[in-house]
Amino acid sequence: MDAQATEAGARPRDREATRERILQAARTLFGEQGYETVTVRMIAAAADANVALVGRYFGSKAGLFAAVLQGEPTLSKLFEDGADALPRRLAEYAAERMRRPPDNPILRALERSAAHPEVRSLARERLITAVLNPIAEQLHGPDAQVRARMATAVFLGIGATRRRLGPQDPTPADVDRLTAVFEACLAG
Amino acid sequence: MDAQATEAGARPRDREATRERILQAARTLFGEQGYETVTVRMIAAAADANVALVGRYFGSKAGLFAAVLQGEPTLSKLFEDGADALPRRLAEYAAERMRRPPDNPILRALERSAAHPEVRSLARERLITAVLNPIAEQLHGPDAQVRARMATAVFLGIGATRRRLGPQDPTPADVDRLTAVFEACLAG
DNA sequence: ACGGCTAGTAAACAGGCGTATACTCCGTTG
DNA sequence: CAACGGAGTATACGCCTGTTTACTAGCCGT
Repeated sequence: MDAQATEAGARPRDREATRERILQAARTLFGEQGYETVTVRMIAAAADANVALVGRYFGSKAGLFAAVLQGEPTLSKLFEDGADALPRRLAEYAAERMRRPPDNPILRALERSAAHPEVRSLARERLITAVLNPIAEQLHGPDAQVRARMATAVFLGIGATRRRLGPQDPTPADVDRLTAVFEACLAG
Repeated sequence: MDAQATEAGARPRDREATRERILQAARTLFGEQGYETVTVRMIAAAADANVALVGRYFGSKAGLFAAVLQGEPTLSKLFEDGADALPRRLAEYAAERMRRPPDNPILRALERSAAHPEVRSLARERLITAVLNPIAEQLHGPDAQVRARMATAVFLGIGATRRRLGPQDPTPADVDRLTAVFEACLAG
């Protein structure tokens, strides 16, 4: 009945592998449920590891969250093909976010506001570097920051709505609408 | 040092007045900080009342939250002047939400996702009846629900962004942009 | 084969939470 | 004037949180 007994045999001792299991479990759970809701005990159970190891390997719950954020890739694929079709690419991504949570937990975690100030600043910084700034860099003309911010708002809002009202399958017309929305956001 | 000593003299015993103080304190705190972050002890302290009275008058923390939601007016002013200028009115309201939180705590509370399932459903229902449906009712043509949902998403996103990145003074150009955004959302 | 390093464990800690209970004290009424 | 009902109080309960401590036990170099 102990932590290791869920799998048949005992696991070999492997600091790095255990650390990785915890990190992966945290990735999934934080992404699904946000920072506050998830407890370190839930993470430890999902990782099939002991609670104390979370503290040992990541210092604290917030440290673990930071490690999760740091390990996540950015959305760079959305931005590497130039600014012309950017609204369309954003719209396609956003449409996918109407249907289901991101595979990439970064946005899942960032979607949920973290009340803890420490985590709030982490999430804030990550939102800026991973979403806001990449969009702003694609823009020309004045107010690039403001326009990027509005597009970011739509991103956050789509996720927030899906979480509150449930997923929704976007039609092709919805993608067109979203494209127009992002064009309106980003228009100089 | 007891609860009543913060004001100079003793307060007359008044069930209704105390209930109202608690309700008002909850309104403010829930609006500012969301459901989970606020504790019943914080509310009781702000209302200058005893913790147990929260339970006595509202049954539970969730019951108090429900009472707060129920007492809040809807956004009906936004919708009573017909659908023509609806995008513009929504844009002006959203622009105000870029600058500062709503005076009306209903959206402030709804902006924050409540992890507690009980409160989640309360917030969900309120979002539908107070925002989504009034918008949908103004729309003609197919997909009214979907289009209203997209506008709702922008609403939520604006608030989420302000909370994460701080307030921002919208320029007239921003209001125009937001108008275009809502037009794109609501376009049949 | 056997210490020693260390991954992993179990348990407890301190504190906060929502809630419930037993009580005091005041205003009103018979 | 005495007694009763109820507003308000103080406190404890049980639970759960993140974190830490003391311990066990397996791997590895010698």
